[in-house]
Amino acid sequence: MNISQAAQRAGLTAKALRYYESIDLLVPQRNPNGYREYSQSDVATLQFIQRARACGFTVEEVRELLALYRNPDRRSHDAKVLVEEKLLQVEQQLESLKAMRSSLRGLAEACAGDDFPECGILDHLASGE
Amino acid sequence: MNISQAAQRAGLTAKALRYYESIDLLVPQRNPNGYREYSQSDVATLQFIQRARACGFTVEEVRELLALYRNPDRRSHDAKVLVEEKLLQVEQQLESLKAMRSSLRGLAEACAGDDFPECGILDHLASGE
DNA sequence: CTGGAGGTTACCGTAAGGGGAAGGTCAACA
DNA sequence: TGTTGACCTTCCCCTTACGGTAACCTCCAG
Repeated sequence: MNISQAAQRAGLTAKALRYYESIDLLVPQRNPNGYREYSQSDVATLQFIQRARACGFTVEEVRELLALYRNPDRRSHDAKVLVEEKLLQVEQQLESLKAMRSSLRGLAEACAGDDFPECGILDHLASGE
Repeated sequence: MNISQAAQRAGLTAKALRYYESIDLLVPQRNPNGYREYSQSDVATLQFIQRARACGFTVEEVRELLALYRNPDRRSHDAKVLVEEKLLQVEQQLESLKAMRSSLRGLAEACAGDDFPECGILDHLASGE
């Protein structure tokens, strides 16, 4: 099938598929007319990529996951390590975002949000509370 | 004071300060020898920038906040809108990360993490559960 | 006077594509 | 047969917020 249909079936964009080809993550066959031809197997791989990306893995990490997937001599330990590392990263980002949320809530509370110039947001940013 | 000291006092890097100058966010004076000369006021502005960045504002959003801060005719409403928009964005990112965390936990649970190739992580990524 | 710490500019690289131009291809329809 | 519109191709620039490095300049202490 052509690129747009493959992209749609994997929940990705045609642009992303071309990018994945450019970095040799997934290189489809070509038709005589030069069009990319995606097989069912290609689409399955693209879905794998999409799911892994949705879990927060970078494209290079997805490359590692795919290598494990394709390697019958793999140890599941290696995949689990990747997942647990990513889990730690995600949890750290969560903490960071929670801190931001807390700061932003504090700022919002400090400001009347009216037509006057007095503003606790700007005061807090200027003075550090 | 010189760039390194100003950066340290604001909790930033010299590289960041040069970047802020390059985008006209904060342009310090120059000494006759060509060195940047940061005033106390500059450092206060840099601290403002650092705090706003730590809250998740982009550099362009910081520029808007600084403009409000410097404008005596501002309405605090405008600052509050910026904060509340950012708060919404942060909350959306939080939800997104929580979904990732949930997915990653599910993957980790599905995998023994041993020396065998059988791996629920790779199975789940391949099949979509 | 010399060495080292710290300053300067300038250029390349990042992650993961998005946007858009210029042009080839295909299928349907008059 | 001609044409139109949808879809494909490659190519190149743009994004964020700096980090790294090179080549070179300046200042200060010993």
